[in-house]
Amino acid sequence: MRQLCMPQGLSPDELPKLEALICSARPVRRGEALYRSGDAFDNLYAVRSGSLKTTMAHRDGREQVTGLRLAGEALGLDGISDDKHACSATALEDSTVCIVPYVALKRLCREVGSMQERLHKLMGEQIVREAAQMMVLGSLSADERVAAFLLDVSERNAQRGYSSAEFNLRMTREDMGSYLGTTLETVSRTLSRFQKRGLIDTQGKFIRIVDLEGLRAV
Amino acid sequence: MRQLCMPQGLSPDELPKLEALICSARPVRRGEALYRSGDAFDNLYAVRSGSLKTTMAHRDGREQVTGLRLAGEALGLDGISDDKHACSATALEDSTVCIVPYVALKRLCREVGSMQERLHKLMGEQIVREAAQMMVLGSLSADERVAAFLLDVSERNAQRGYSSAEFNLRMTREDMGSYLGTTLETVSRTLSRFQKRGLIDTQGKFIRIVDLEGLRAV
DNA sequence: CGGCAAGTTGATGTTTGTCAAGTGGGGTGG
DNA sequence: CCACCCCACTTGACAAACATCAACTTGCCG
Repeated sequence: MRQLCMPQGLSPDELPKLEALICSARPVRRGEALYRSGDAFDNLYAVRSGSLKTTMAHRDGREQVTGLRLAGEALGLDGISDDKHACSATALEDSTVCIVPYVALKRLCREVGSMQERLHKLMGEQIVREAAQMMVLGSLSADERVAAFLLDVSERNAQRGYSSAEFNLRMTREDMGSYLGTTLETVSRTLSRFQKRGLIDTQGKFIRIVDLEGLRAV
Repeated sequence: MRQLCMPQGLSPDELPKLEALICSARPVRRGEALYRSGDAFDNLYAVRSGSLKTTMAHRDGREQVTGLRLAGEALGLDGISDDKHACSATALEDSTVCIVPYVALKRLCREVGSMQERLHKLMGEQIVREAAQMMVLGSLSADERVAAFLLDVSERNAQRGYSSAEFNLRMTREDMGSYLGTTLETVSRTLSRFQKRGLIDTQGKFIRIVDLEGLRAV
């Protein structure tokens, strides 16, 4: 039940309607693109297992990671505005996603108020999350950015019933740097320093938060 | 007609329905807050005249400008996810906004497909715009950020039928710096340098773009 | 188990932030 | 309507944070 796509906040009688909508699941292998910038937009997705990153490219070719999606989170909203995707979505590990056809979802939202509510909140959440990330990029120091990122992932893990204290971050240091508007070296150094200060415990992609309050205070 | 709130892309027979929805307009004076972070979310807004900035505050008090809204643009979507606003909206000059009650709009969206489509696109556009701004903040140099900002405002002016070549930017240098993740001094220096290079012509808040291609090439 | 991508760490350079001083313009009150 | 005052803006000198370049190590994937 926890694993269900686009979950949370639907009353029991509406679940079947949503389930009928989800035609299929799709596996996406590590490094593979679920969709690319410019692709036609037909579906929203929910991460069923694994994790993906979203990236956006500047015209000169520079790419930036604009988001990280963990299991249970929604994906693909960047396609709604223009009928084609503005971002690319790439699997960070072998993953599976549920496919939610957008036209059908729209129809359902017109029939069922709580579905409409749910979709609106989903979009609203992404708007707020991105605004918060703009804050991170615009106002925080490198240390603060890394700390904020770890706390964000930790909290999202907790929300989905996983451990908030330790997790595998499948992004590379370069991905993290890109997402945080800094370089892979700075991320690496910062994590090392956090470890020396006893805030975290890192072993490559595995991260354990040792001193939560300390991290918050960075 | 151009001035109508939440315009563009509605068929003639739907306009009256939307107009019935817009209960009222509201003046907001320069420096006054239309809403503040934490305020209950009841309405969306459309800027009828003037301009506003949206800001978000970190817990330690640091504030960052997260958006600029010009006449014709929508405002308030940051409240949908949590039933209270995540950002504050402050008028940059004496302005007026149209008030669109959200509950009523939701109902209308369930009745009229094109209204639903319009609202979705509005939210989708903001998602994409914010992602693009994350790119700006994360990947571009100070010069590139300022250039990108000027081009963005120019383009938005053009879209709404105003001059893309010259405009009054009612933000202060500090607001611009905050929005661009830099300082007011850097913004000021950059604008001066652009002027010396013959890219723009600035006189305080008035800006004229002299060499569009040059700006794009920064 | 071998090879290569990812990660770590150090030395150095550049961009941008910070502090400071001075100028200018617009709004308010006389 | 004018003048004053304050806030915004400009510009310079200096400092710090972070990027860049480089060499080396680790560990993961095939």
